[in-house]
Amino acid sequence: MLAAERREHLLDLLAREGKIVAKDVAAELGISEDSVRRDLRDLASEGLCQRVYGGALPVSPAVANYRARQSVAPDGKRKVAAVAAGLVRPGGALILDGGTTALAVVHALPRDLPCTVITHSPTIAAALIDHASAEIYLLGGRIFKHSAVACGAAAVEAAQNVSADLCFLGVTGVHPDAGLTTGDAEEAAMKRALAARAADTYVLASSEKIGTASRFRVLPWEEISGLITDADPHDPVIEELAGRGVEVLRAR
Amino acid sequence: MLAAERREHLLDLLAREGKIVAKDVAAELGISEDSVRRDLRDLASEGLCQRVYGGALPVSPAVANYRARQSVAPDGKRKVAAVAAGLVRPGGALILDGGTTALAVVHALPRDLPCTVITHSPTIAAALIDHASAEIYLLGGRIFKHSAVACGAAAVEAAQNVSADLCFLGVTGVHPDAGLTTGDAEEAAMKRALAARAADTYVLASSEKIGTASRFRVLPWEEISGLITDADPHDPVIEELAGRGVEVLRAR
DNA sequence: ACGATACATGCAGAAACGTGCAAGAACAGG
DNA sequence: CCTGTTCTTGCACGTTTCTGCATGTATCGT
Repeated sequence: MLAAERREHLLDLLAREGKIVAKDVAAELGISEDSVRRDLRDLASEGLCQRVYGGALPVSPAVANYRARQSVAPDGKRKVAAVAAGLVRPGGALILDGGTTALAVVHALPRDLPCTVITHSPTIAAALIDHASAEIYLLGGRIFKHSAVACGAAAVEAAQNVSADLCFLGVTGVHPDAGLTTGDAEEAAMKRALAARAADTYVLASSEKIGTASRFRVLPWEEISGLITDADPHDPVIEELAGRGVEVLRAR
Repeated sequence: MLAAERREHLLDLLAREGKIVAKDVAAELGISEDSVRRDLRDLASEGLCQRVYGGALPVSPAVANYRARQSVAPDGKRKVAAVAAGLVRPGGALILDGGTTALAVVHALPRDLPCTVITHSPTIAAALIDHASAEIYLLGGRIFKHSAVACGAAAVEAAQNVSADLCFLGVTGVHPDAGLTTGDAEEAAMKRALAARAADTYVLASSEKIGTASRFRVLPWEEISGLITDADPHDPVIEELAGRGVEVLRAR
């Protein structure tokens, strides 16, 4: 069994059973407890699990997904969100993806801006309740825990019934060759469905996403109107994208 | 059972039931009371619970941190929610209305209960993200700011595609003659649509709702399976309801 | 005031842990 | 193909942590 394979197994186990007992796993896989402990130590140092006496527990979703992800680059996300919010015209309709960057866009929107926001994220919808003059339209469906948004057939179908001027998409990878990518196939399909319903689609990508790629392609470059990022315009990846005709809006 | 897991369990128990009896927990988990006491002592030293003779109580709301804040729902609502949560069977499907009482039900649900929750409230959906083994299905539509839930034609239509074992409805008025009432016509229609999709519908009404009526009728008494309330069973309104054949589940 | 119960403390055995070390596998360079 | 290096893995050893029990004390209800 490969080491990487073993780590996958541990994470899978953690997700399915909610805990890992080092002793049990060692017996199950026929390896020493020392190796399991080493793996768990590594995973914990990457913030992928919480090490406890006897094994490991998942990082608490509330704290990990929200706090940790938010502290990755709060400043970058805020800047990107501010530029995005500036593109929204009074009375316009906006499709908003899920994720912390999209949440930052909500916070960046003027509280009294009259507009329609369409989203498949309950978190985004809940955050918008405070915006008195924003009309909110929620796309329903099965909620994918990983990113806390509605995905799947029902959600895609619901998206077919709406149209908007703008769509803001978050992605996990922005790469010249791989294009826009994300870590889940269902999510990728949902993002495509959303983008297809808006006249203009902008991708929100704070600098740490630039130059990276995830497993599933969301869209090719031709299908988006622009990229909003706080990355240095002289970054080689950004320059290559600009060379390919992608409009880059710089957040600063 | 991992030591850290045990601590999680204690905090969960504290949030759900509002108290911990060391002896009971020791018996339930099959460990010595000494260990439970040690855990409670540690939790208390971190400000996560308040140690009392015989067990522990949640920290007072004023100094409650994130975790304990989940238990600050008014006492009546928490009691009602606890009874409601007890009706949910593992593997069952539940339709959950919006509102603070429904939110209390989410907090009262064991974190590891496998079940399907269908809701039209983005707030409820967001709160359920932490429940690892709960499948969440979100009903989309236009969000009504007043109560922060999806209502209207699209939401009602989305509701037609689901079925569940149970439905928990919140209302603003419970009156022997007026029946179950709420303040908005669209909301009332939505609640009817939800109730129609479940085998059993229970109404959640903390005591301050008893005997009051709002403008719009939700359902007549005949169409609900029961009423869950913390009101005194000798309350004349409750007695009259019982006389009319309404099953009253008392929360205490 | 008194018995019952809960508690803190100390202790001992067991389990888990970290570290250093050596054997073996994987790999790069010659 | 050989060799040196690096990485992984399991084992041994000393240390830390956990847990239940025993003991004496504090607290509660009657």
